[in-house]
Amino acid sequence: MFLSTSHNKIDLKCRVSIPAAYRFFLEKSEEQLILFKSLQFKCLEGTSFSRMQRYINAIDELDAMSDEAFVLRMMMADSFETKFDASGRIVIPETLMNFADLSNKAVFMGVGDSFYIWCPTEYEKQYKKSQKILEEKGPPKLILNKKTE
Amino acid sequence: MFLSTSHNKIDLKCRVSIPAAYRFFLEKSEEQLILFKSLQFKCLEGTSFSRMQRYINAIDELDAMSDEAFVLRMMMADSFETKFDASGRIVIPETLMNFADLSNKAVFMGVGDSFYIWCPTEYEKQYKKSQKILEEKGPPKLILNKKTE
DNA sequence: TTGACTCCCATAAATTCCCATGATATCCCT
DNA sequence: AGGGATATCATGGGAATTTATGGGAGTCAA
Repeated sequence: MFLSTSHNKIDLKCRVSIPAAYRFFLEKSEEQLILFKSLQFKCLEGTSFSRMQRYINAIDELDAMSDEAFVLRMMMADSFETKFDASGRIVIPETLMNFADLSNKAVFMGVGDSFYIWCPTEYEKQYKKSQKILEEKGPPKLILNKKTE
Repeated sequence: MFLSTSHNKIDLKCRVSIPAAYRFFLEKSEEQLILFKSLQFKCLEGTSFSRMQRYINAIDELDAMSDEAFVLRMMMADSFETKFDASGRIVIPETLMNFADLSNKAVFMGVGDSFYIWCPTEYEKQYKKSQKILEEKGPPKLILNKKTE
């Protein structure tokens, strides 16, 4: 799965190294990498082809005329299938660069089944927000009521 | 299970020996070790891969926009999958070193399903705190055989 | 021919692997 | 039960490999 956070550089050709650990995860599961605009945040989301397919299937289960279906289809349209070069880099398409306000630095944030790509300032903002929530509300109940194995 | 406490050294490359007993437990259950920032204390938490996977699955069951999901995703992002070297050491990532204020000594504290890694001064502080609570409130009541479920 | 994209090679820094050692614990034999 | 031999653990350091990154040559299309 995708875990950990790392800060990588984006060069003039819009190339970034995908963290090696993410690459291994994709290679091991023989998956293509899909990049798309996050529906919740001002960042990009990367995930495996098969997980993306699940999103697509989910659309079919919605009312075809609904707003949700409309939004999801738009999301699909802005999705890109990407390939690594020999040294494990991908090229971020221009529309996605603009959407996430990326320029020369990218923060990769692994969240399990997918990962996010942030511009550093936006990432900082989100990180601080999570710290604040943690301070005010305490750890999620889920964590405290751990089920033992 | 992770039990007992031990004090180990962190070298200049941020390597620490994982107590042999902890290692055996992980090897026996063929588990990868995951390290992450504790949500409750200024320390690191180590746990098995499959346990971490349960948190990830739990996220999908929450409202994706909720504060809980948000905090849990940040926890993922602050988690690292680690490997032992030939002599049973792991490398503590820099962000985690900083978070727990670690430098050249680590206190390992087994707490069952997971273990904590403290910097010695913080550990002392928490230990004394627990002693004080024990003195004031007496031993906590434990119910070993819960009837529910 | 110009721009965009891909493939290829180069390199510094970070990370991993490998071997060595002292200290402690464990075994085993008498 | 003593005491030496043997294994295991925690630790140190250097060599070898990977990672992340930069830049250039080749390719294709308009």
